Amino acid sequence: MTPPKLADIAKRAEVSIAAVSIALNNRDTKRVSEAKRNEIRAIAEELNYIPNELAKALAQQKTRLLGLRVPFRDPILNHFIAQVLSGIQATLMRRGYSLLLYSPTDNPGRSTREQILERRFTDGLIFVNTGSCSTRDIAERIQLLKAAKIKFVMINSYTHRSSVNYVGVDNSAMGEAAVRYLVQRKHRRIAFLSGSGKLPTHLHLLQGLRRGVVAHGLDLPAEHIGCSENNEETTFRILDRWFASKRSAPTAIFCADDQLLKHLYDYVEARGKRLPEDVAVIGRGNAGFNSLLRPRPTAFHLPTFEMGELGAEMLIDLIEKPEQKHQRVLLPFKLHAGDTA
Amino acid sequence: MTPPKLADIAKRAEVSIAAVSIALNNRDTKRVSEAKRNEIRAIAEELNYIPNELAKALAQQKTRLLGLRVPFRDPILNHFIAQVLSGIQATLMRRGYSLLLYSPTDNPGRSTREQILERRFTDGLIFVNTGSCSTRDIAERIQLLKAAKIKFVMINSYTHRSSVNYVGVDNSAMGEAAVRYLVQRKHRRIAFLSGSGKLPTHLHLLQGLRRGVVAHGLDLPAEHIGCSENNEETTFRILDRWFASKRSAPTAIFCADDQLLKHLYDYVEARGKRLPEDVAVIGRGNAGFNSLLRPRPTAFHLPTFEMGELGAEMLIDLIEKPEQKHQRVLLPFKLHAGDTA
DNA sequence: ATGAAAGCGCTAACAC
DNA sequence: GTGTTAGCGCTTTCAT
Repeated sequence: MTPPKLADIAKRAEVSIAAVSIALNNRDTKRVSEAKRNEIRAIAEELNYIPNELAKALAQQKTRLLGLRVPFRDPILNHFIAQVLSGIQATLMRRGYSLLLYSPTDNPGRSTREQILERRFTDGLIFVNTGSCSTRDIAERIQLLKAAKIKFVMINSYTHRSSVNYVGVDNSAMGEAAVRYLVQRKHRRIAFLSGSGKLPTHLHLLQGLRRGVVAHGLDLPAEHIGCSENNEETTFRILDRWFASKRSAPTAIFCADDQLLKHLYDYVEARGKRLPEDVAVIGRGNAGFNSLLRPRPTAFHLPTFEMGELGAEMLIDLIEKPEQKHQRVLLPFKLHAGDTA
Repeated sequence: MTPPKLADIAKRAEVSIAAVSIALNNRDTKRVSEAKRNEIRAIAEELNYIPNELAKALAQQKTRLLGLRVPFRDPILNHFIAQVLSGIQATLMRRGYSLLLYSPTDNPGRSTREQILERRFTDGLIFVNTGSCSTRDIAERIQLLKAAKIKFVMINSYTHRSSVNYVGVDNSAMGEAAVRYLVQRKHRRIAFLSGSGKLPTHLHLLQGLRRGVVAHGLDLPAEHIGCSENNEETTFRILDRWFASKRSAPTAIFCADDQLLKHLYDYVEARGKRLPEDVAVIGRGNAGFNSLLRPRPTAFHLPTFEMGELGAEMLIDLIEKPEQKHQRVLLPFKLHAGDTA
């Protein structure tokens, strides 16, 4: 008993397959007389007909599927991605699309080119750039996508200025704002705790921090820029180094993401330090995550959900509207005062 | 310039389309001579050929796509789902599948039947049951799936005993273990803070708790069973009621999930109580989540990742192995001692 | 070893 | 209004 198809309905209704297709797909059409339409619908209902989306997609050359390529790394699906994903999903539900998830297979058998292969299933691709995507990787990927004429949008952290759809936050402005906030509170030795130095995000934040300190006649010495590679042990080592000398120790730390913030909290707890008495901290990340920590972090909340929502929206526009042009959107961010700075 | 297809390669190589298909899909085949094989592969490479998965799927009647139906509710994609999703993805990567995400559209236009419609894109479906799926909903859904002969697996919280693939934890045993642990620590008035009373999980936990208290000659009065509907305000009201009378207030609370645990922590903070001095707490949920809270919760860590991994594995077996039979697996759980009980 | 041809289930252009 | 026909791009017998 294979599932019923258009032909089955057509036979029962004694009409052509085309008539059935039309009757089923168009609410009010003049192509098929009302009587037949009703009969066809009744039969379809009775047979429990469900259209084969695959065949439909092949014929129409579109699937209403969007692909999301996410790095499933260490905390595998982290807060950040989960939030973005939720935003994407919200848009997709509104606009009648579904989401196909890929993860990069580190499997050497599959070349980069083949990783994009799966796009044959999708009308477009969404990339969420996180810790594991260097500026270089991203540039390469864009090359490939453009060559293959694949529609895509990038969410978070992208540096190049070519014509790609992009949505993120102005990390540079954020870095600057962080310094401003801290300087106002009399901090003069500010350190930057980051994941990897290769990330676009890192670069932008750093750029902003530099602009900020310079504007206030301070500096950001190289030894106060720490890249932990998202490794707790490394983070501890960096912090120990910073606090080794009472004289040069930072009085405030700007922490690039949630994962690091957690490590920082663990460090503080382990070393018996207090926030913000011993060192002030400004975080950057997810609101939900931050709400769990005590003392409550003073932090920039990233508009993750909105990034997903808007990114998906942009991609769908690009797909559906032939002459839609590329957009680059930087969403606003806000500093939420907590108890750590 | 439409993307190259088999026909393009066939023309260039002066062979039939069938030959190209065979040459490209089978590493070492005798169906096509080695010379031709190499030539075909070279041309494919040169043309940057990428197979159209859609056409392939239509012809083979299989997509290597699995559908995941997740309730995108309040904390939209919550910790729990995110973890399960990671586990699923781990298996899929290993076995060469991809994941299609649906969310239930509350859109009245789409009937329940149509929500399953999209299965025409997938070889099977995974359901993760959380707060929004009542026992009743689940039973209905199973009916539909069976009628449509759709392969599926259910992850977490399912009560019925029919032949469905299922992976979860033994919530009943967990409830009992919670009581045992608390009684050992001299607690005699134990309360149960839960989300919704309609959930299979709730029922199983309650069942275990009841068995536990009875075994120790205690009881679990109705007024010490609180269903907060995952609403912070309701949670506060429940807790206020419990603590209104010094005499009857619970000395320990078993908290059914992370979300609630967070509310409980907020309550304790708001009312100036201390954990575990004023009340002991045992949680149940995600390890990562728990690690953020202070004091560290004593809690059962759910094997979320493993549930996803195993669930996906079971589904794929069901799809690929014709005579695979149904399985119902309950994963082991462990109580991690923290500072709250 | 190789190719022709018949699908897979549906859509859409065209003819009547 | 309704049916016919030609795809969509690939796989898979079945002849040769």
